[in-house]
Amino acid sequence: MTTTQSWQSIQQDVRRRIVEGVWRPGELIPTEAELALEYNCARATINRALRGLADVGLLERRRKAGTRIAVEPTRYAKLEINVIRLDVERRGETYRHALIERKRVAPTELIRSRMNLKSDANLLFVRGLHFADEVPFVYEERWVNILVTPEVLDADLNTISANEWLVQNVPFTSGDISFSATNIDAKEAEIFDTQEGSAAFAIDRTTWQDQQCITSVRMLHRPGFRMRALLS
Amino acid sequence: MTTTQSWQSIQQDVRRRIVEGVWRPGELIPTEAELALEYNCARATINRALRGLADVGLLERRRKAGTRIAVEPTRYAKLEINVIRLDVERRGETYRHALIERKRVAPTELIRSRMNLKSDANLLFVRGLHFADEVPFVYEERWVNILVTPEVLDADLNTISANEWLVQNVPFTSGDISFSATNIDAKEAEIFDTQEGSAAFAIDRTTWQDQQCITSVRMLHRPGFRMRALLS
DNA sequence: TGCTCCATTATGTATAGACATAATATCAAT
DNA sequence: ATTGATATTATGTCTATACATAATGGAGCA
Repeated sequence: MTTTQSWQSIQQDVRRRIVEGVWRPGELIPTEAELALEYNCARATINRALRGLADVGLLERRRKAGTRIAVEPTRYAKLEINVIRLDVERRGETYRHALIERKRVAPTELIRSRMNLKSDANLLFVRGLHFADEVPFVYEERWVNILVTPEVLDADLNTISANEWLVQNVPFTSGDISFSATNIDAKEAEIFDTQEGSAAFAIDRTTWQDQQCITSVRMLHRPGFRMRALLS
Repeated sequence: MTTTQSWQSIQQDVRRRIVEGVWRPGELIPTEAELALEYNCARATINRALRGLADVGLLERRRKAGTRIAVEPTRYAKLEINVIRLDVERRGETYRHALIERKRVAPTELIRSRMNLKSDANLLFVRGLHFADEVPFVYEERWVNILVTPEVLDADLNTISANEWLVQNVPFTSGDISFSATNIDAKEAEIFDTQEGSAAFAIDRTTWQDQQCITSVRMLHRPGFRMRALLS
Protein backbone atom coordinates (compact mmCIF):
# COMPACT_ATOMS: atom_id res chain seq x y z
CA MET A 1 0.00 0.00 0.00
CA THR A 2 1.66 3.19 -1.10
CA THR A 3 -1.10 5.64 -1.93
CA THR A 4 -2.70 7.83 0.69
CA GLN A 5 -5.49 6.05 2.59
CA SER A 6 -8.27 7.58 4.58
CA TRP A 7 -8.92 6.20 8.04
CA GLN A 8 -12.22 4.80 6.76
CA SER A 9 -10.62 2.78 4.00
CA ILE A 10 -8.04 1.46 6.42
CA GLN A 11 -10.78 0.56 8.85
CA GLN A 12 -12.62 -1.22 6.08
CA ASP A 13 -9.53 -3.12 5.05
CA VAL A 14 -8.81 -4.23 8.60
CA ARG A 15 -12.43 -5.27 8.91
CA ARG A 16 -12.05 -7.30 5.74
CA ARG A 17 -9.01 -9.05 7.13
CA ILE A 18 -11.01 -10.01 10.19
CA VAL A 19 -14.07 -11.13 8.27
CA GLU A 20 -12.08 -13.13 5.76
CA GLY A 21 -10.22 -14.85 8.55
CA VAL A 22 -6.80 -13.49 7.66
CA TRP A 23 -6.61 -12.66 11.35
CA ARG A 24 -8.38 -15.16 13.58
CA PRO A 25 -10.27 -14.41 16.81
CA GLY A 26 -7.86 -14.02 19.71
CA GLU A 27 -4.94 -13.32 17.45
CA LEU A 28 -2.64 -10.37 17.98
CA ILE A 29 -2.49 -8.00 15.03
CA PRO A 30 0.48 -5.79 14.11
CA THR A 31 1.15 -2.71 16.21
CA GLU A 32 -0.03 0.73 15.17
CA ALA A 33 3.50 1.64 14.18
CA GLU A 34 3.81 -1.42 11.95
CA LEU A 35 0.43 -0.84 10.34
CA ALA A 36 1.33 2.79 9.79
CA LEU A 37 4.32 1.61 7.82
CA GLU A 38 2.28 -0.92 5.89
CA TYR A 39 -0.43 1.57 4.93
CA ASN A 40 2.10 4.34 4.58
CA CYS A 41 0.30 6.77 6.85
CA ALA A 42 0.65 8.35 10.27
CA ARG A 43 0.13 6.30 13.41
CA ALA A 44 -2.72 8.62 14.40
CA THR A 45 -4.60 7.55 11.31
CA ILE A 46 -4.21 3.89 12.23
CA ASN A 47 -5.31 4.73 15.75
CA ARG A 48 -8.45 6.38 14.42
CA ALA A 49 -9.28 3.35 12.31
CA LEU A 50 -8.67 0.76 15.03
CA ARG A 51 -10.41 2.74 17.76
CA GLY A 52 -13.66 2.55 15.84
CA LEU A 53 -13.40 -1.20 15.48
CA ALA A 54 -12.66 -1.52 19.18
CA ASP A 55 -15.73 0.62 19.95
CA VAL A 56 -18.00 -1.81 18.14
CA GLY A 57 -16.38 -4.73 19.94
CA LEU A 58 -14.50 -6.24 17.03
CA LEU A 59 -11.09 -5.57 18.52
CA GLU A 60 -9.70 -5.54 22.02
CA ARG A 61 -6.92 -3.09 22.71
CA ARG A 62 -4.72 -2.78 25.76
CA ARG A 63 -1.71 -0.61 26.32
CA LYS A 64 1.52 -2.43 25.92
CA ALA A 65 -0.33 -5.68 25.29
CA GLY A 66 -1.36 -4.63 21.80
CA THR A 67 -4.46 -5.16 19.70
CA ARG A 68 -6.16 -8.48 19.21
CA ILE A 69 -9.26 -9.76 17.46
CA ALA A 70 -12.07 -10.12 19.98
CA VAL A 71 -12.65 -13.72 21.02
CA GLU A 72 -16.30 -13.25 21.94
CA PRO A 73 -17.26 -10.67 19.41
CA THR A 74 -19.86 -8.75 21.37
CA ARG A 75 -21.74 -6.81 18.76
CA TYR A 76 -24.04 -3.94 19.43
CA ALA A 77 -27.39 -3.01 18.06
CA LYS A 78 -27.90 0.71 17.97
CA LEU A 79 -31.49 1.50 18.78
CA GLU A 80 -32.79 4.93 17.99
CA ILE A 81 -34.86 6.26 20.82
CA ASN A 82 -37.06 8.95 19.36
CA VAL A 83 -40.11 10.79 20.41
CA ILE A 84 -43.00 8.66 19.26
CA ARG A 85 -44.17 11.29 16.80
CA LEU A 86 -41.01 10.79 14.77
CA ASP A 87 -41.44 7.02 14.74
CA VAL A 88 -44.94 7.43 13.40
CA GLU A 89 -44.10 10.09 10.83
CA ARG A 90 -41.19 8.05 9.57
CA ARG A 91 -43.66 5.30 8.71
CA GLY A 92 -45.47 7.85 6.59
CA GLU A 93 -48.43 7.93 8.94
CA THR A 94 -50.12 10.87 10.56
CA TYR A 95 -49.45 11.47 14.22
CA ARG A 96 -51.86 12.60 16.86
CA HIS A 97 -51.68 12.55 20.61
CA ALA A 98 -54.48 12.49 23.15
CA LEU A 99 -54.26 13.10 26.86
CA ILE A 100 -56.40 10.62 28.77
CA GLU A 101 -55.69 11.53 32.34
CA ARG A 102 -53.55 13.97 34.25
CA LYS A 103 -53.38 14.17 38.02
CA ARG A 104 -51.10 14.94 40.93
CA VAL A 105 -50.78 11.96 43.12
CA ALA A 106 -48.39 10.30 45.56
CA PRO A 107 -46.21 7.60 44.01
CA THR A 108 -46.75 3.94 44.66
CA GLU A 109 -44.08 2.15 46.63
CA LEU A 110 -42.78 0.52 43.45
CA ILE A 111 -42.45 3.84 41.64
CA ARG A 112 -40.86 5.45 44.68
CA SER A 113 -38.06 2.94 44.73
CA ARG A 114 -37.67 2.86 40.99
CA MET A 115 -37.33 6.64 40.85
CA ASN A 116 -35.22 6.73 44.00
CA LEU A 117 -37.48 9.27 45.70
CA LYS A 118 -36.82 10.26 49.26
CA SER A 119 -40.17 11.76 50.11
CA ASP A 120 -43.61 10.62 49.02
CA ALA A 121 -44.41 14.08 47.72
CA ASN A 122 -46.91 14.18 44.88
CA LEU A 123 -45.81 13.40 41.37
CA LEU A 124 -47.50 14.20 38.11
CA PHE A 125 -49.16 11.11 36.72
CA VAL A 126 -50.15 11.15 33.08
CA ARG A 127 -51.90 8.67 30.83
CA GLY A 128 -51.80 9.34 27.11
CA LEU A 129 -52.44 7.74 23.78
CA HIS A 130 -50.41 8.17 20.60
CA PHE A 131 -52.21 7.61 17.31
CA ALA A 132 -50.84 6.67 13.91
CA ASP A 133 -53.37 7.46 11.19
CA GLU A 134 -56.01 7.67 13.93
CA VAL A 135 -55.30 4.12 15.05
CA PRO A 136 -54.02 3.75 18.62
CA PHE A 137 -50.30 3.11 18.38
CA VAL A 138 -48.81 3.53 21.83
CA TYR A 139 -50.48 3.79 25.19
CA GLU A 140 -48.32 5.36 27.87
CA GLU A 141 -48.46 5.70 31.62
CA ARG A 142 -45.97 8.15 32.97
CA TRP A 143 -44.75 9.50 36.28
CA VAL A 144 -43.01 12.86 36.27
CA ASN A 145 -40.94 14.21 39.13
CA ILE A 146 -42.26 17.74 39.58
CA LEU A 147 -39.57 18.55 42.09
CA VAL A 148 -37.06 18.50 39.24
CA THR A 149 -39.28 19.96 36.56
CA PRO A 150 -42.05 22.06 38.09
CA GLU A 151 -42.47 23.81 34.72
CA VAL A 152 -44.22 20.75 33.36
CA LEU A 153 -47.25 21.71 35.43
CA ASP A 154 -47.75 24.73 33.19
CA ALA A 155 -47.37 22.78 29.95
CA ASP A 156 -50.48 22.07 27.91
CA LEU A 157 -50.14 18.33 27.57
CA ASN A 158 -53.11 18.21 25.20
CA THR A 159 -51.15 20.10 22.61
CA ILE A 160 -47.78 18.50 23.13
CA SER A 161 -47.32 15.04 24.59
CA ALA A 162 -45.48 14.70 27.89
CA ASN A 163 -43.04 12.54 25.99
CA GLU A 164 -42.14 15.34 23.65
CA TRP A 165 -42.31 18.14 26.20
CA LEU A 166 -39.79 16.40 28.41
CA VAL A 167 -37.44 15.57 25.58
CA GLN A 168 -37.38 19.17 24.46
CA ASN A 169 -37.16 20.76 27.87
CA VAL A 170 -35.29 18.39 30.13
CA PRO A 171 -32.22 16.74 28.61
CA PHE A 172 -31.28 13.72 30.63
CA THR A 173 -27.82 12.56 31.55
CA SER A 174 -28.55 8.87 31.79
CA GLY A 175 -31.34 6.42 31.62
CA ASP A 176 -32.27 2.80 31.52
CA ILE A 177 -34.68 1.13 29.24
CA SER A 178 -36.11 -2.35 29.14
CA PHE A 179 -38.22 -4.24 26.65
CA SER A 180 -40.65 -7.02 27.34
CA ALA A 181 -43.68 -8.82 26.03
CA THR A 182 -46.90 -8.77 27.98
CA ASN A 183 -50.45 -10.03 27.68
CA ILE A 184 -52.67 -6.99 27.63
CA ASP A 185 -55.51 -6.71 30.10
CA ALA A 186 -59.16 -5.88 29.49
CA LYS A 187 -58.73 -2.13 29.85
CA GLU A 188 -55.82 -2.04 27.43
CA ALA A 189 -57.59 -4.33 25.00
CA GLU A 190 -60.40 -1.83 24.82
CA ILE A 191 -57.97 0.99 24.07
CA PHE A 192 -56.38 -0.90 21.22
CA ASP A 193 -59.68 -2.39 20.11
CA THR A 194 -58.27 -5.89 20.24
CA GLN A 195 -58.63 -9.06 22.24
CA GLU A 196 -57.69 -9.34 25.87
CA GLY A 197 -54.57 -11.47 26.20
CA SER A 198 -52.98 -10.32 22.96
CA ALA A 199 -49.22 -10.04 23.13
CA ALA A 200 -48.04 -6.45 23.26
CA PHE A 201 -44.57 -4.99 23.16
CA ALA A 202 -43.78 -2.90 26.22
CA ILE A 203 -40.98 -0.42 26.79
CA ASP A 204 -40.18 0.74 30.31
CA ARG A 205 -37.94 3.75 30.50
CA THR A 206 -36.57 5.74 33.39
CA THR A 207 -34.42 8.80 32.84
CA TRP A 208 -32.15 10.73 35.15
CA GLN A 209 -30.50 14.08 35.42
CA ASP A 210 -27.45 13.35 37.50
CA GLN A 211 -28.82 11.72 40.66
CA GLN A 212 -32.37 12.93 40.29
CA CYS A 213 -34.98 10.93 38.48
CA ILE A 214 -36.92 12.92 35.90
CA THR A 215 -39.53 10.50 34.71
CA SER A 216 -40.50 6.86 34.52
CA VAL A 217 -42.77 5.65 31.79
CA ARG A 218 -44.31 2.47 30.46
CA MET A 219 -45.15 2.51 26.78
CA LEU A 220 -47.37 -0.25 25.51
CA HIS A 221 -47.35 -0.75 21.77
CA ARG A 222 -50.29 -2.03 19.79
CA PRO A 223 -50.21 -5.77 19.10
CA GLY A 224 -48.21 -6.57 16.00
CA PHE A 225 -45.67 -3.81 16.59
CA ARG A 226 -42.09 -4.61 15.66
CA MET A 227 -39.01 -2.67 16.68
CA ARG A 228 -36.13 -2.75 14.20
CA ALA A 229 -32.46 -1.98 14.41
CA LEU A 230 -29.25 -2.52 12.53
CA LEU A 231 -26.27 -4.47 13.75
CA SER A 232 -22.97 -2.69 13.42
CA MET B 1 -10.23 27.85 31.63
CA THR B 2 -6.48 27.98 31.53
CA THR B 3 -5.26 24.58 32.67
CA THR B 4 -4.81 21.66 30.31
CA GLN B 5 -8.06 19.80 29.69
CA SER B 6 -8.50 16.32 28.36
CA TRP B 7 -11.03 15.78 25.59
CA GLN B 8 -13.18 13.84 28.05
CA SER B 9 -13.43 16.68 30.51
CA ILE B 10 -14.22 19.10 27.71
CA GLN B 11 -16.88 16.73 26.44
CA GLN B 12 -18.32 16.50 29.92
CA ASP B 13 -18.35 20.26 30.30
CA VAL B 14 -20.09 20.78 26.98
CA ARG B 15 -22.58 18.12 27.97
CA ARG B 16 -23.20 19.98 31.21
CA ARG B 17 -23.85 23.19 29.32
CA ILE B 18 -26.43 21.38 27.22
CA VAL B 19 -28.07 19.64 30.14
CA GLU B 20 -28.21 22.75 32.28
CA GLY B 21 -29.73 24.67 29.43
CA VAL B 22 -26.87 27.11 28.99
CA TRP B 23 -27.21 26.24 25.32
CA ARG B 24 -30.77 25.55 24.22
CA PRO B 25 -31.90 22.99 21.63
CA GLY B 26 -31.46 24.36 18.14
CA GLU B 27 -28.93 26.91 19.26
CA LEU B 28 -25.61 27.36 17.51
CA ILE B 29 -22.63 26.87 19.77
CA PRO B 30 -19.21 28.50 19.32
CA THR B 31 -16.97 27.21 16.57
CA GLU B 32 -14.21 24.73 17.27
CA ALA B 33 -11.65 27.50 16.96
CA GLU B 34 -13.46 29.63 19.54
CA LEU B 35 -13.86 26.75 21.95
CA ALA B 36 -10.21 25.87 21.49
CA LEU B 37 -9.37 29.38 22.67
CA GLU B 38 -11.80 29.17 25.58
CA TYR B 39 -10.50 25.82 26.79
CA ASN B 40 -6.96 26.73 25.83
CA CYS B 41 -6.31 23.63 23.78
CA ALA B 42 -5.86 22.56 20.19
CA ARG B 43 -8.79 22.49 17.80
CA ALA B 44 -8.27 18.77 17.30
CA THR B 45 -9.05 18.23 20.96
CA ILE B 46 -12.31 20.15 20.67
CA ASN B 47 -13.12 18.17 17.55
CA ARG B 48 -12.60 14.93 19.43
CA ALA B 49 -14.91 16.04 22.21
CA LEU B 50 -17.70 17.32 19.98
CA ARG B 51 -17.55 14.40 17.59
CA GLY B 52 -18.50 12.03 20.38
CA LEU B 53 -21.49 14.14 21.36
CA ALA B 54 -22.59 14.26 17.73
CA ASP B 55 -22.28 10.47 17.54
CA VAL B 56 -24.76 10.04 20.36
CA GLY B 57 -27.13 12.49 18.73
CA LEU B 58 -26.75 15.36 21.18
CA LEU B 59 -25.19 17.70 18.63
CA GLU B 60 -25.67 18.24 14.93
CA ARG B 61 -22.64 19.32 12.99
CA ARG B 62 -22.40 20.50 9.43
CA ARG B 63 -19.46 21.91 7.59
CA LYS B 64 -19.55 25.62 7.31
CA ALA B 65 -22.92 25.74 9.09
CA GLY B 66 -21.36 24.99 12.45
CA THR B 67 -22.45 22.97 15.45
CA ARG B 68 -25.85 23.19 17.05
CA ILE B 69 -27.70 21.47 19.85
CA ALA B 70 -29.94 18.81 18.38
CA VAL B 71 -33.57 19.93 18.24
CA GLU B 72 -34.94 16.42 18.33
CA PRO B 73 -32.34 14.82 20.50
CA THR B 74 -32.33 11.34 19.05
CA ARG B 75 -30.76 9.25 21.74
CA TYR B 76 -29.47 5.76 21.30
CA ALA B 77 -29.77 2.66 23.37
CA LYS B 78 -26.79 0.42 22.99
CA LEU B 79 -27.89 -3.19 23.09
CA GLU B 80 -25.30 -5.86 23.61
CA ILE B 81 -25.87 -8.73 21.27
CA ASN B 82 -24.14 -11.72 22.78
CA VAL B 83 -24.22 -15.41 22.29
CA ILE B 84 -27.01 -16.64 24.52
CA ARG B 85 -24.60 -18.56 26.71
CA LEU B 86 -23.07 -15.29 27.89
CA ASP B 87 -26.47 -13.79 28.65
CA VAL B 88 -27.30 -16.77 30.80
CA GLU B 89 -23.97 -16.97 32.56
CA ARG B 90 -24.07 -13.26 33.30
CA ARG B 91 -27.26 -13.89 35.24
CA GLY B 92 -25.32 -16.35 37.33
CA GLU B 93 -27.18 -19.30 35.89
CA THR B 94 -25.87 -22.46 34.32
CA TYR B 95 -26.07 -22.75 30.57
CA ARG B 96 -26.92 -25.78 28.52
CA HIS B 97 -27.91 -26.20 24.93
CA ALA B 98 -29.89 -28.96 23.28
CA LEU B 99 -30.30 -29.66 19.60
CA ILE B 100 -33.86 -30.57 18.79
CA GLU B 101 -33.77 -30.96 15.04
CA ARG B 102 -31.30 -30.63 12.22
CA LYS B 103 -32.07 -31.16 8.58
CA ARG B 104 -31.21 -30.04 5.09
CA VAL B 105 -34.24 -28.64 3.41
CA ALA B 106 -35.26 -26.14 0.76
CA PRO B 107 -36.17 -22.70 2.08
CA THR B 108 -39.71 -21.45 2.22
CA GLU B 109 -40.60 -18.59 -0.06
CA LEU B 110 -40.53 -16.19 2.89
CA ILE B 111 -37.06 -17.27 3.95
CA ARG B 112 -35.82 -17.17 0.38
CA SER B 113 -36.75 -13.55 0.00
CA ARG B 114 -35.58 -12.58 3.47
CA MET B 115 -32.18 -14.15 2.88
CA ASN B 116 -32.05 -12.88 -0.68
CA LEU B 117 -31.36 -16.34 -2.12
CA LYS B 118 -31.18 -16.79 -5.86
CA SER B 119 -31.65 -20.53 -6.01
CA ASP B 120 -33.83 -22.75 -3.88
CA ALA B 121 -30.88 -24.94 -3.00
CA ASN B 122 -31.11 -26.68 0.34
CA LEU B 123 -30.30 -24.83 3.53
CA LEU B 124 -29.48 -26.16 6.93
CA PHE B 125 -32.46 -25.85 9.22
CA VAL B 126 -31.85 -26.14 12.94
CA ARG B 127 -34.13 -26.08 15.95
CA GLY B 128 -32.49 -25.71 19.34
CA LEU B 129 -33.24 -24.96 22.94
CA HIS B 130 -31.08 -22.95 25.33
CA PHE B 131 -31.46 -23.70 29.02
CA ALA B 132 -30.71 -21.52 32.05
CA ASP B 133 -30.40 -23.63 35.17
CA GLU B 134 -32.15 -26.44 33.26
CA VAL B 135 -35.17 -24.26 32.58
CA PRO B 136 -35.91 -23.54 28.91
CA PHE B 137 -34.74 -19.99 28.25
CA VAL B 138 -34.67 -19.48 24.51
CA TYR B 139 -36.10 -21.58 21.73
CA GLU B 140 -34.54 -20.93 18.36
CA GLU B 141 -35.35 -21.80 14.78
CA ARG B 142 -32.53 -21.09 12.40
CA TRP B 143 -31.77 -21.22 8.70
CA VAL B 144 -28.13 -21.39 7.69
CA ASN B 145 -26.86 -20.72 4.17
CA ILE B 146 -24.54 -23.68 3.53
CA LEU B 147 -23.34 -22.16 0.29
CA VAL B 148 -21.49 -19.54 2.31
CA THR B 149 -20.49 -21.74 5.22
CA PRO B 150 -20.36 -25.39 4.15
CA GLU B 151 -18.11 -26.09 7.16
CA VAL B 152 -21.12 -25.85 9.46
CA LEU B 153 -22.23 -29.24 8.13
CA ASP B 154 -19.25 -30.80 9.89
CA ALA B 155 -19.86 -29.03 13.19
CA ASP B 156 -21.25 -31.01 16.08
CA LEU B 157 -24.21 -28.83 16.93
CA ASN B 158 -24.97 -30.93 19.99
CA THR B 159 -21.77 -29.80 21.62
CA ILE B 160 -21.79 -26.20 20.49
CA SER B 161 -24.94 -24.33 19.55
CA ALA B 162 -25.34 -23.11 16.00
CA ASN B 163 -25.57 -19.66 17.51
CA GLU B 164 -22.13 -19.90 19.02
CA TRP B 165 -20.53 -21.82 16.17
CA LEU B 166 -21.50 -19.15 13.69
CA VAL B 167 -20.38 -16.29 15.89
CA GLN B 168 -16.98 -17.85 16.33
CA ASN B 169 -16.47 -18.99 12.78
CA VAL B 170 -18.29 -16.57 10.51
CA PRO B 171 -17.90 -12.90 11.40
CA PHE B 172 -20.62 -10.89 9.71
CA THR B 173 -20.34 -7.51 8.10
CA SER B 174 -23.89 -6.35 8.71
CA GLY B 175 -27.17 -7.51 10.05
CA ASP B 176 -30.62 -6.49 10.99
CA ILE B 177 -32.50 -7.38 14.08
CA SER B 178 -36.06 -6.86 15.13
CA PHE B 179 -37.94 -7.34 18.36
CA SER B 180 -41.57 -8.16 18.82
CA ALA B 181 -44.10 -9.68 21.16
CA THR B 182 -46.01 -12.76 20.18
CA ASN B 183 -48.57 -15.12 21.64
CA ILE B 184 -46.96 -18.52 21.78
CA ASP B 185 -48.66 -21.46 20.18
CA ALA B 186 -49.41 -24.89 21.62
CA LYS B 187 -46.12 -26.46 20.52
CA GLU B 188 -44.07 -23.62 22.02
CA ALA B 189 -46.15 -23.61 25.18
CA GLU B 190 -45.19 -27.24 25.69
CA ILE B 191 -41.52 -26.43 25.28
CA PHE B 192 -41.65 -23.68 27.87
CA ASP B 193 -44.09 -25.58 30.05
CA THR B 194 -46.47 -22.67 30.13
CA GLN B 195 -49.89 -21.74 28.84
CA GLU B 196 -50.71 -21.35 25.19
CA GLY B 197 -51.24 -17.69 24.38
CA SER B 198 -48.66 -16.39 26.85
CA ALA B 199 -46.81 -13.33 25.61
CA ALA B 200 -43.24 -14.11 24.60
CA PHE B 201 -40.43 -11.85 23.52
CA ALA B 202 -39.13 -12.68 20.05
CA ILE B 203 -35.93 -11.61 18.35
CA ASP B 204 -35.55 -12.05 14.62
CA ARG B 205 -32.05 -11.66 13.33
CA THR B 206 -30.54 -11.92 9.88
CA THR B 207 -26.83 -11.50 9.30
CA TRP B 208 -24.83 -10.87 6.17
CA GLN B 209 -21.32 -11.15 4.89
CA ASP B 210 -21.20 -8.48 2.23
CA GLN B 211 -24.08 -9.33 -0.11
CA GLN B 212 -24.47 -12.92 1.00
CA CYS B 213 -26.83 -13.91 3.77
CA ILE B 214 -25.28 -16.14 6.39
CA THR B 215 -28.17 -17.01 8.64
CA SER B 216 -31.63 -16.01 9.68
CA VAL B 217 -32.93 -16.93 13.09
CA ARG B 218 -35.95 -16.47 15.29
CA MET B 219 -35.28 -16.62 19.00
CA LEU B 220 -38.27 -16.98 21.25
CA HIS B 221 -37.66 -16.10 24.89
CA ARG B 222 -39.51 -17.67 27.74
CA PRO B 223 -42.49 -15.66 29.00
CA GLY B 224 -41.43 -13.04 31.53
CA PHE B 225 -38.13 -12.33 29.84
CA ARG B 226 -36.99 -8.72 29.88
CA MET B 227 -34.23 -7.20 27.80
CA ARG B 228 -32.37 -4.30 29.37
CA ALA B 229 -30.13 -1.57 28.07
CA LEU B 230 -28.67 1.74 29.08
CA LEU B 231 -29.35 5.03 27.40
CA SER B 232 -26.29 7.03 26.49
C1' DT C 1 -36.16 38.12 -10.42
C1' DG C 2 -33.53 34.30 -10.69
C1' DC C 3 -29.43 32.31 -12.03
C1' DT C 4 -24.49 30.86 -11.92
C1' DC C 5 -20.09 31.36 -10.04
C1' DC C 6 -16.95 32.18 -6.45
C1' DA C 7 -15.02 33.58 -2.07
C1' DT C 8 -15.59 32.48 2.58
C1' DT C 9 -15.92 29.64 6.44
C1' DA C 10 -16.52 25.70 9.76
C1' DT C 11 -15.88 21.11 10.06
C1' DG C 12 -13.26 16.77 8.44
C1' DT C 13 -9.07 14.60 7.99
C1' DA C 14 -4.03 13.81 7.77
C1' DT C 15 0.61 14.68 9.50
C1' DA C 16 4.90 14.50 12.60
C1' DG C 17 6.27 14.90 16.94
C1' DA C 18 5.87 14.68 21.81
C1' DC C 19 4.66 13.05 26.22
C1' DA C 20 1.36 10.20 29.30
C1' DT C 21 -0.12 5.86 30.91
C1' DA C 22 -0.75 1.12 31.57
C1' DA C 23 0.93 -3.33 31.29
C1' DT C 24 4.48 -6.43 30.60
C1' DA C 25 9.15 -8.22 30.99
C1' DT C 26 13.48 -8.23 33.23
C1' DC C 27 16.58 -8.36 36.75
C1' DA C 28 18.09 -7.79 41.46
C1' DA C 29 17.50 -8.52 46.31
C1' DT C 30 15.54 -11.06 49.84
C1' DA D 1 11.14 -19.16 44.65
C1' DT D 2 8.99 -14.87 45.75
C1' DT D 3 9.02 -10.10 45.92
C1' DG D 4 9.94 -5.54 44.35
C1' DA D 5 12.05 -2.06 41.62
C1' DT D 6 12.95 -0.74 36.89
C1' DA D 7 13.17 -0.68 31.88
C1' DT D 8 10.56 -1.39 27.91
C1' DT D 9 6.76 -1.10 24.93
C1' DA D 10 2.13 -0.34 22.72
C1' DT D 11 -1.65 2.34 23.05
C1' DG D 12 -3.78 6.97 24.53
C1' DT D 13 -3.77 11.68 24.00
C1' DC D 14 -2.33 16.44 22.79
C1' DT D 15 -0.23 19.84 19.76
C1' DA D 16 0.50 22.70 15.61
C1' DT D 17 0.00 22.81 10.95
C1' DA D 18 -1.85 21.84 6.58
C1' DC D 19 -5.06 20.85 3.23
C1' DA D 20 -9.79 18.82 1.88
C1' DT D 21 -14.64 19.31 1.62
C1' DA D 22 -19.20 20.91 2.09
C1' DA D 23 -22.30 24.55 2.67
C1' DT D 24 -23.31 29.34 2.87
C1' DG D 25 -23.96 33.79 1.13
C1' DG D 26 -23.05 37.33 -1.81
C1' DA D 27 -21.46 39.35 -6.29
C1' DG D 28 -22.32 39.70 -10.82
C1' DC D 29 -24.91 38.67 -14.74
C1' DA D 30 -28.85 37.37 -17.82
